[in-house]
Amino acid sequence: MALSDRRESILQIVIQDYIETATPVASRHVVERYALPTSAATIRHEMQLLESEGYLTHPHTSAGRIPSNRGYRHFVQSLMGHAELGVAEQATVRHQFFQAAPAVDEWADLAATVLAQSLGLLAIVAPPQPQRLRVRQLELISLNDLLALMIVVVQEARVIRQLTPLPAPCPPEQLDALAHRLNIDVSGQDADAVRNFPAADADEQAVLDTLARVLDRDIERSGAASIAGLGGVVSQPEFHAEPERSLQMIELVDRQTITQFVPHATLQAGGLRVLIGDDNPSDFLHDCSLVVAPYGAEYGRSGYVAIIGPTRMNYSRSVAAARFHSALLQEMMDTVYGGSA
Amino acid sequence: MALSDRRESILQIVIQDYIETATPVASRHVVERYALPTSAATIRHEMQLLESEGYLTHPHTSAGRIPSNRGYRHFVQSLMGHAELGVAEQATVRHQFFQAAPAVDEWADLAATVLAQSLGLLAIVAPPQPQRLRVRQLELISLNDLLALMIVVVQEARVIRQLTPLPAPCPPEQLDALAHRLNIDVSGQDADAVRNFPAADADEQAVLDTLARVLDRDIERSGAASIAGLGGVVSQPEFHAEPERSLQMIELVDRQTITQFVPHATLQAGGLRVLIGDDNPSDFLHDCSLVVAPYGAEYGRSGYVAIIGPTRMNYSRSVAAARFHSALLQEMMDTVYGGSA
DNA sequence: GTTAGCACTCTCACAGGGAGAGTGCCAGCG
DNA sequence: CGCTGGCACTCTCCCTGTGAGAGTGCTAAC
Repeated sequence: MALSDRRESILQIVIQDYIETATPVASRHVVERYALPTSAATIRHEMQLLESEGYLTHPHTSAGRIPSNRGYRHFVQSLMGHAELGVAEQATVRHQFFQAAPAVDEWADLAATVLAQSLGLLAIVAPPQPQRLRVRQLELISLNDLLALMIVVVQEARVIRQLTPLPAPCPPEQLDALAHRLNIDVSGQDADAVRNFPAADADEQAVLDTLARVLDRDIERSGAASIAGLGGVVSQPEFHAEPERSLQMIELVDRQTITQFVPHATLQAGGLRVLIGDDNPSDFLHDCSLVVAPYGAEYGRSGYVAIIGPTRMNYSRSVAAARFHSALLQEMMDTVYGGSA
Repeated sequence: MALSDRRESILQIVIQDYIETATPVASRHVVERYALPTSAATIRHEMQLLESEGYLTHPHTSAGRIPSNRGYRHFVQSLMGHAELGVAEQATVRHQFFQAAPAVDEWADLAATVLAQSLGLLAIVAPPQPQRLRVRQLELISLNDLLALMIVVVQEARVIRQLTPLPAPCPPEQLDALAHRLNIDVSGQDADAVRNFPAADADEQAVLDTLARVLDRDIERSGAASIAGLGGVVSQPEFHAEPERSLQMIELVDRQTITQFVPHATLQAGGLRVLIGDDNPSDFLHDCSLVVAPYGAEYGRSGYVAIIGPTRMNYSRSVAAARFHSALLQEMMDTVYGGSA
């Protein structure tokens, strides 16, 4: 059933006002602040209808109206429009990204920090998780005769460091030669290929073993998401009132387990999702909303940018910011690692 | 003035009981729980004396006694003895460390997590910060004609990655040659030397500029400490009562600014310090205590292991844990990087 | 359809009071 | 002279009640 124009704009006013003030909005407040050409009683009547249709509720008899989950959903789908971040803000963020070290983890850290800062909500940014890692370039640096530092640049946007022991003493020049030799062979290969590669001597074998092991290990490790904005989100009035919820949130962030609530498995490339209140599968987030935008699907299991906050979050800004950052991360990855993906 | 034996053991009982229960300890509670051969009135009398000497206070007339900062200090210096971590716990932690990747940052993460977990307090672990970085090896990887990925291996156990723009188009083979040429020149040099190096052409100049900038920048960045245990510390009853203090703590951790409260500048190699209450220079920590143990002084500006919690922390366990972890980190660094420092 | 008026309900803040906990002090005892 | 039992005193905590304020729901009139 469609809402009348006036009722729709009242719904929009109530939601935007509540998002801003975090207090139930009263009929009189609406007519005064927004200079409507009707009386408070009329607004009350319309609000009653909106409530009977499930878009609004009120916490108790003598309180103003607050949006229901259904109200928020309608707002996100039909009312809020399609905002974008300001040009100046976009430029600032872009600049920061190009200043940063060109590593996916660093970008994730940076994106999480910037998002958290600008929204005052919890931001989680996970880098894409490659299915397999393929060597792009291999360097060996002699620490001493029996120990070398291995540096592997992989095609999947990552640099790995690992110590590798050498069974036989190997002076620096010889090690250089070894690296040069192996580079030709292993370039573009994944762990399995490296493992099956015939080694010429014991040193080569040791290096190949370490390399294969490290390629496997780093796949696991690369899932680590960056989280920022805990301070902002627990400062939100909804958490202020319930200390035990704050504590749960803090624990979840401290142990990084909050990431399990992001439905990354069901994301479509390029698709942005907004989960409002009980859309969230987890009980813990039943009073929260989550905005998630995937990126980098072509680099393995998709990475994502997620925003978590109370259902009374600024959806317009959150969606715009999530969209912008996921696109930017995609662009960064394509620029730096795209040529070889 | 020396305390009588009995008064001293009453002080010890009060402090240990308060550390355990977090509630002011009453005279009757002491005689009952610890089966003392005296009456509550006697204990009360002794407590009055301890209070007049400044070792105890009580929050209001009809409350039991709590230790004052002076009481805690006396406890730490004379009463608590010198505990060590259990053998089994030591073995478990050692095992975890030798499983981890051989990178200082990883160790710091691990140590912070383990400490926070086992103490229920905030743990901060900072890796040693080198005074200057010297190039060991430089690699340039062509991303496209105008953009290269620079990888710098520095002698101080660190790998830096950075994007560098190229003013003139430069195909991969040419870039390789450039890297090879520069490598001979910059190997062993620090930022200042690199900056003063005469460049042969515009590309070389651009690379050298980026390199010098990056060497400087990474010194700052390498201080990044690992922090864990926020959940544990704000669950402590002293924070539970004061939400705005919790919020401050959360903000400080979220923005990593809590590290500025660790007095790392004044640390002696091998020396462990315990700052109790207003020993702390910062107002924010006036109701907290801090245990800090340095390590790795020979690798630059000393790293440290720090524990932060309410003054009512378990000093014995905290000191033992901090001491153990700093020694372990020292040992790990010596094993892996000792040869080349 | 809109509006003014009014009764009703619920929250919030504050004050008062009783129970409980623990001390401080005093007088008496070994 | 140190130790102890007893008792009055004080302070917190929790519960209750009350009054003001806010905002709605309803009704009757325009």
